[in-house]
Amino acid sequence: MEQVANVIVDVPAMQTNQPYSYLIPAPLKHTVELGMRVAVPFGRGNRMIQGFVVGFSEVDPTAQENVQLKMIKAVLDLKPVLNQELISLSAWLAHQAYAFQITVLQAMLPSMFRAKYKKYLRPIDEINDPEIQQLFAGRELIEYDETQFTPEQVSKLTKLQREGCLEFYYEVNNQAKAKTRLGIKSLLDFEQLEEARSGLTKAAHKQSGLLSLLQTLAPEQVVAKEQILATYDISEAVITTGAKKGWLAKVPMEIYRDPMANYDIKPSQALTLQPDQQAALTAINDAAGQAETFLLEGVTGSGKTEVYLQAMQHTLAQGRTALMLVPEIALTPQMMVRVRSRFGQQVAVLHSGLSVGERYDEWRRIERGEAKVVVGARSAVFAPLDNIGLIIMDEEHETTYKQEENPRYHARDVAMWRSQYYQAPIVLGSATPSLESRARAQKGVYQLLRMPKRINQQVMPAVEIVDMREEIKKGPESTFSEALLTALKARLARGEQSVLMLNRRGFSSFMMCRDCGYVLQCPNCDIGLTLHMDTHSMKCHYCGHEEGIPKMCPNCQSTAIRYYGTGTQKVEQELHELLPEARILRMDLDTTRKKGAHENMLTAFGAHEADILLGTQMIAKGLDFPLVTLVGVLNADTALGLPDFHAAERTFQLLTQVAGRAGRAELPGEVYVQTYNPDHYAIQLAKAHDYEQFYQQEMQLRHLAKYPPYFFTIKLQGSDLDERTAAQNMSQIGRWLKKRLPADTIFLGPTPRSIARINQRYYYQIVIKYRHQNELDQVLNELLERAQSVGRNAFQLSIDREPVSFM
DNA sequence: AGCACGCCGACT
DNA sequence: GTCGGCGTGCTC
Repeated sequence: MEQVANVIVDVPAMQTNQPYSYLIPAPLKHTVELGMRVAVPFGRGNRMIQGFVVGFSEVDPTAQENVQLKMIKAVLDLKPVLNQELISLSAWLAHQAYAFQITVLQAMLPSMFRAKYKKYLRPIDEINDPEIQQLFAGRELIEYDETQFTPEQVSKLTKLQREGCLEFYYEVNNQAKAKTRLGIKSLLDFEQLEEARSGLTKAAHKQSGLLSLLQTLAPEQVVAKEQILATYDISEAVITTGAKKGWLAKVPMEIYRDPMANYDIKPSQALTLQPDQQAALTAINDAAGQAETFLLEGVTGSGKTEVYLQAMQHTLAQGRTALMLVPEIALTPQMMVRVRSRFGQQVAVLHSGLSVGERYDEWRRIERGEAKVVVGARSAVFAPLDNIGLIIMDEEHETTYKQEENPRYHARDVAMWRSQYYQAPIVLGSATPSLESRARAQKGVYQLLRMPKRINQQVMPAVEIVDMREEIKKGPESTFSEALLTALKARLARGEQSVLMLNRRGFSSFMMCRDCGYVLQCPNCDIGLTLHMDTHSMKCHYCGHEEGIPKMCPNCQSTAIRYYGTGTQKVEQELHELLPEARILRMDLDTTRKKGAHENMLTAFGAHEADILLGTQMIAKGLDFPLVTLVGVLNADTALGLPDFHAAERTFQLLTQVAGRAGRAELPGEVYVQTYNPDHYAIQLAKAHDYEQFYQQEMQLRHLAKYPPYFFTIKLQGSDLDERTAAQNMSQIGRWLKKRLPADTIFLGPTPRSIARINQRYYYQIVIKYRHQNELDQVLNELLERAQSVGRNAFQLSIDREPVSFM
């Protein structure tokens, strides 16, 4: 019997979604460990690819089915990048998210662990063709890049390869590299130092200083060269002399790229808790060591963060680690700063704003156990923490926790799995919990902790609902109601700040011809193009297609073509005209694309460099500015019109969240909500700050319409270049599923997607509503296997569990 | 995914 | 008759 490694290979396809067995060459017998990355030959061409060792098994190497086993070529890691927990998690998640295990593994690790592949050509026999000889120019190996050669050369090369004169040589390049800096290490013991000192002339003060410094170092201690230059009166030249004389050695020193290096963080102490907070904290602390789920329902300003911090403190004190998830940390540096100020260097942060290198370094600090607390966005749920004692998920209702690409996982599901694995409590916190979570708390599956009061006796801001239908009657169409404009002017006069939110980026700024009604469309997708004033172009939000602004209608050649709708840019313009003296800061995807732009803008606004902050949804999250006393929502109902059962829930959450931005300090806050649906319950209950009432009412509707949390949902999406193929295949899939799923399963569709064509492909979808988990996973995984895509252009199927959007 | 093998049309 | 076009199927 011989040990073989079970390897998940880097080929994201249904057919290869299984471990492959590889022999371990003798010299690597003790090197290969579970969870390491390896380079293995794969396929008939034996191209070299990366794989993950997910297990070992004993096989008889002489048995018929094992004689063709190939051997691991190389080990890519010094120590494993995955442990047993993460391997088990990846297998489970692949199944439950209908994804390939390799896709899950890639999603769990920093992108630096992704392999870079290179293909080379190597002559192994005499080549007579002068053109090809010239290509090699005497070299033993040349990089093979198909785009670099003419088609004639490519065919010559493949022919030579078939004749055995040439071979392809593959390489897997590991890009995971630590950043290093030059360090200094003493080579002398005490006596040698004394000896060296006595050999110096009296004038050599600097060299003598260097020797004194070396004397203070412990054996093998490495000091950064920069640090020596900065703190001691020793120059580069003296160090070089020291190295020449053999006193010291220059050694590379691994350093971490610290994403929070530019923040001024002062240590903070635990604050005194209100009775509600204390009760919540006690409940969480008492659950230590148990996989208990808490739903912490606390209004904005009730002090949820302080409860999190003190619960984490308790966990750390017990020698366990803590994981804290936040919607998108780059948007809320304030949260990172708060955690860091409480726990210092043992905090690692993981979010999309980090550079590839910073992310890798933070990951290693966690993996090495140097960071005991992790704060991060969605993918931080895979942080390689060991011995997790507490998981916190702030703003648990946020949709950013669901990944919209493969693997389509929800961070909450992963967090629950890890909570079970480590027997650690998990806290889901929100002012407006998702209906799913709130319902589970109702049933007693989760323990409900409520904090209905704001700390410091602050009152909730007054919410004014402005009926825009009335505004239209009053006069010319404007984005701003009289009431909101008056309120804005009042803040300007008092030197206070305002925040204005516009639902959705570039919200329907489309070009329409006044004469024939033609709307400028994307040539690849069935959707109107959106006007972007900053680049003076029309863009498609789905495929990225971009073209110039037309001066003439492409349909009827009329020049009466103009744009309609409201985008942040247009609102900014309008605001400039209405309030020329106001300093306006516009924040949307277009102005914050650059790294750090978001933060800089918030800092500027915090320093009162602007009077009005105008932005999209992104400004709703966790901002705290004492001077902000007015929040305006320009169009509260854009989401209400969407054909999605989440519409009311999302609107309620958004309004509650922005309303919380007003008056969090001494100054009382006011909120203006402009809407065409002033009587809608989501808007009325947001005004009343009444989540519980909203929950009751929305649950009734969900019950009647058979939607979550009463039913589970799955969205199946099929696409094809040919519309009929897409439709037919989806119908067939629908029939196939109906035969296999319980009779109380509800099928909606297949219907064309609301935007039926994206990037030349036609989309059809089926939504399944079901009550029982049972066989569904099995049946859908089987479906995925049967409907596996054959090539890029063929029919493709994707399965999305509990989709965030039904569009 | 990417590579080899295999079966059909347009060339020397 | 062969070269090379792409469609099909397999990868420890």
